[in-house]
Amino acid sequence: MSNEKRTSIKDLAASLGVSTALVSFVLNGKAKQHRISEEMAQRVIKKAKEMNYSPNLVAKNLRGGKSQLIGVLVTDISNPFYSTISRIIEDRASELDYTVLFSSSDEDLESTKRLIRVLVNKGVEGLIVVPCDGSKEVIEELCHDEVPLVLVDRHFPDVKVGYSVLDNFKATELITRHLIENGYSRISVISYETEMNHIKERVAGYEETMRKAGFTEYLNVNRINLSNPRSEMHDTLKRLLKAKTDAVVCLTNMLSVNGIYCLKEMKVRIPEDLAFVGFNRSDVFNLLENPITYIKQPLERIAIEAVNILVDKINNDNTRGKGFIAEPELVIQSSTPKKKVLSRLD
Amino acid sequence: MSNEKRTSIKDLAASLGVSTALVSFVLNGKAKQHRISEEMAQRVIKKAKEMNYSPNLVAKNLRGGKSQLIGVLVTDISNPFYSTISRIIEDRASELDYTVLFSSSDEDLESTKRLIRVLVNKGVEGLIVVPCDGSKEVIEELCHDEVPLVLVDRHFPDVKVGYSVLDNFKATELITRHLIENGYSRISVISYETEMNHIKERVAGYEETMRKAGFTEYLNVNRINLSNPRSEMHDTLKRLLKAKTDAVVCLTNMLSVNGIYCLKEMKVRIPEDLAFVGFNRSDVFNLLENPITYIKQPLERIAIEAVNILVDKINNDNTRGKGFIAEPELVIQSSTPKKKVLSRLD
DNA sequence: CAGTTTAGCTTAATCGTTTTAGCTATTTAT
DNA sequence: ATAAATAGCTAAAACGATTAAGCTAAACTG
Repeated sequence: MSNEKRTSIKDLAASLGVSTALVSFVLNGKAKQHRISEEMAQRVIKKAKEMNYSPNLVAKNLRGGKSQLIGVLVTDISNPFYSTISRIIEDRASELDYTVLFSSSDEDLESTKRLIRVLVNKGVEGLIVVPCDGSKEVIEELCHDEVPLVLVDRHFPDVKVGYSVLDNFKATELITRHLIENGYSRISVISYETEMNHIKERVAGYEETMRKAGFTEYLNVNRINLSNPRSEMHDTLKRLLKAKTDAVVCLTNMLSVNGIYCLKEMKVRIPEDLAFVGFNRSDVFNLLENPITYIKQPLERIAIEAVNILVDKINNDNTRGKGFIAEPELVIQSSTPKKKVLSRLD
Repeated sequence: MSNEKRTSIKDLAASLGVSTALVSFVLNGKAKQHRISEEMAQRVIKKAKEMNYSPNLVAKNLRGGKSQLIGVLVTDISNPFYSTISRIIEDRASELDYTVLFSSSDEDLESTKRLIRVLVNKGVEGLIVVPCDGSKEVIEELCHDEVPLVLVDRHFPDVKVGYSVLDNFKATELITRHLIENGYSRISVISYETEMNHIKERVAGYEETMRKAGFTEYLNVNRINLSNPRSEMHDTLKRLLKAKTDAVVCLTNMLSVNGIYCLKEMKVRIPEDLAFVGFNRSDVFNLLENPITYIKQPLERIAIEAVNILVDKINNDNTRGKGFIAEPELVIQSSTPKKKVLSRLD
């Protein structure tokens, strides 16, 4: 880090009066293999410390044809959910001697295509991607092109690709069961218009649990158009309240926060007037008079597994389609208390 | 992006029947300078597109010391404040054809040193750093070593280095003036133990404004030890309330959120029992019964200017110590209403 | 028409490593 | 004593780009 240029392997070799090859062998632990004398090896190691040598990564990578770079494409790294994941990815990648390049697609298909190309052109050895709506073909193509790839948060079950995601079905199963056990029955879901599998799974988990409990008649899934979430959320909630909905489950964090804001504006009290369940931790959940019950994702495991799987793929190409499915945790707070009145009789 | 390995400049040269030098000249915009015929230049460019050529960053870096890489070291990229800045830095850098490497120091001096070394080792041409407490020497050394450097969010006024920061003095001046105008006088500040200049400036802005208003007797700055913020915050707030404090100003976002949580636990109402001002936008500020008045930083400008200054420095080494100081904006909400009772008479 | 310019290229060194192939002197085997 | 084996090292190419220096043929000069 000082002003003179860094010690190179050449400097070391010169000052020891040996070849660069010898130095390289020793410092890479291949001394035995190349029959370098024990005494020589010690001298090299000592000198390397003396001269504060550290290998030039760039040269190393050039020679090895390895960039030790991985690309991460999330929808928006300024979103706390993704920035948390990104942070963990960066930490884990760093442990494994990889450097991470980040990009944000803003949920846009064209950006996704472009940014993936940019990352690949920058020489990344693999990609971790949060695929946006409609990106299935792009992802499929990418797999074909033999770029090691791991999807995070969302994935396409019929595409042979690595993934690390939540068990989304189980998440809403947990939520719905909890609500039913606490006496709710007219449970409605607020979702958004999408073809993405993770949302479908969340809907399915809710629907199946409701059916099993014999509440088929109360099944109620509302899909909001994200171009105007606030006003659509308002209308939806109004409608649900009129229809005597017991409890509302929002399927994403953004929907949850929006829902809470709307309910506040509408002077609807949680849980007195309506029980409420959110998705993914958020400061706002805990600051309300009655903190919100929500699904917590094990972000750390999801992110670490994503990196592990990716690096595995980079090293052995035989591991197509490996995946990790994380267990959701239901954090029960006071937005979903036991109902006073029996729900079947109201 | 296809299965075969990437096109190199050699492949291009071979398929055109020319030397690699020619190709390099053309693709680096030095065709004129090296008297390459216009026709030849066009053929090279066309072929490069056809073969989807993109330069190998690693090789470029090794040869020229030009990596088009910049390093960004924030304290924690999963913190929304820094992830927002990071996102904008990434976008702006990308426009200028730079790739960004991110790291998080966790406010730790040793990590700061290590990560800066790692980034420099990875070949970054410049650094954008949020310096942690006690990092002044590290930063000074870095300037000496001729690594282009821009500090963000916090800086050291007596170190000749680029910076892009808020006008912190003005921020608390705005807050304090607003509070005084609304009839508050026993205004207390909650800060934390640090030598960092930005915090000192915030304190100074408060103190000077209070003095000018003749409220020297009410000056009250409380410094919390961050090793145990929650309980210290509790104690501090209790003490302040006993001392009939009118209004509390928290000097960072983390302190603000903590403060709000504590007040909620203590059943202290904002603003009925205590007026409250926070720092940096946060969802929690807007979800309270009475949304919080806070200082908003123009993050976009701060981040963009940081990149601009850095790239400037990378290109002309004569611009040591350039800086940008951003205007704070006071977002006035209902946590600081006009006081009913005259404060001088209570 | 001989000498000088100039246009338009190429050659080859270089960055800091890794690694294959091979060299030399000594030891061992026969 | 001589061939074969081995120990201990080195030479040099390679990774993919950049760039200083030089080369050749055509164009210009007087």
